[in-house]
Amino acid sequence: MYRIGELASLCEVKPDTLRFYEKHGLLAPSSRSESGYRVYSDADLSRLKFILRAKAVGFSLNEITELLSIELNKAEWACADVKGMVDDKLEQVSAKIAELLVFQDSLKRLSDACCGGPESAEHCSILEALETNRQVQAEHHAGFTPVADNKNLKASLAISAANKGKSSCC
Amino acid sequence: MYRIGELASLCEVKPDTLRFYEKHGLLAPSSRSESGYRVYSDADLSRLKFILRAKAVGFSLNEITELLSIELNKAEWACADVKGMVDDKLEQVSAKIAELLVFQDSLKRLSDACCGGPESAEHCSILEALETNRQVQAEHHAGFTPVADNKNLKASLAISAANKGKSSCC
DNA sequence: CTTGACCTTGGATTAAACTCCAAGGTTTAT
DNA sequence: ATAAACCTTGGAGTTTAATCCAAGGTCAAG
Ligand SMILES: [Zn+2]
Ligand SMILES: [Zn+2]
Ligand SMILES: [Zn+2]
Ligand SMILES: [Zn+2]
Repeated sequence: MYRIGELASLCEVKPDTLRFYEKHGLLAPSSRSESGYRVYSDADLSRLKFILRAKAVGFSLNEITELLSIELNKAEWACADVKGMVDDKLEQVSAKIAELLVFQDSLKRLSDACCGGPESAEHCSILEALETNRQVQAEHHAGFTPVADNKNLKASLAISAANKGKSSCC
Repeated sequence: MYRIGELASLCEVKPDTLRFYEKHGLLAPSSRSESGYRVYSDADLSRLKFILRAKAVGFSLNEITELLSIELNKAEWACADVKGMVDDKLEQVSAKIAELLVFQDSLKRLSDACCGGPESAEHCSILEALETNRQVQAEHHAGFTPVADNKNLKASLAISAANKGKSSCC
């Protein structure tokens, strides 16, 4: 049995957050002390962990409410329903990744086209590209690395910083 | 040249959104008609597209403002500044991609572990994974083994009889 | 018996990014 | 010429997920 502060620190959230969850029907303490303190059971702890896990995996509180309603009455739902929800989320995430990769690519092109020197940016090719929205040419050799890799990213940045004169705006 | 509604429907946003962007310094129409209507140019359209693309991949409007603000006072910036900003964004994008890939992976594992059939979700491995702390195994084809539950052996057998050979929860 | 840490409530505030509204002015089409 | 469909403005409301505040009640320690 836990008081609100105990449960909160146990799960690394704030008491206010638990009251918020209660107000929104996600998690109510299974009892109250004589003096009115919220008292959470281990089942409540499990439920909170469920909520936090789902949240960590990117579900909104509304979606989690939906998941919890399945949890409460599993027998009335099919695997298809549950899987459908996850697959929807998966599709959203994949779409977002695809968009990010496009954006990463255009930022890379912008970066590569700029000399990065101390000169006035008046003729900076990045700014020119932003103003005119002219696409900066993709570098034939650079290709497009689809996976985030900070080591490679830093290396490539270091390299492009090193050949200032080569691919520059100024 | 576009009026606000034209530009809005062209980019699938609402006129209100464009007024909001204007109020917050992201996109001002390059002129006004005699009667005071906002008139957007193709450059404005391009700028809007940039904004929307950046937004679509998770940049806040503040970040987008920062990125676009370089353009306004070019002379006060050096190429190094501009490029540094772009490179910062690039790093952020890469970090976001990495995060999303992890998320995508865990969703995939959840999805793969579920049969997705019309059976009761009582033993759905997605729900089990959310209920427990156990990670769904990566990659190993039949890796996910549901917790032994002899109580529901009968149901379990019935369901697996209905299953078409997929590695699944049921 | 007082201090301090905890708890209660309702309500206010935050932040981002819209979204809607009222009360009018303008264009366009029939 | 009059309605429909735009546009203008300022301001208020919405959503999500908290977070904070005020005013007070409870509890263990010194
Ligand atoms: Zn430059
Ligand atoms: Zn330069
Ligand atoms: Zn199943
Ligand atoms: Zn399932």
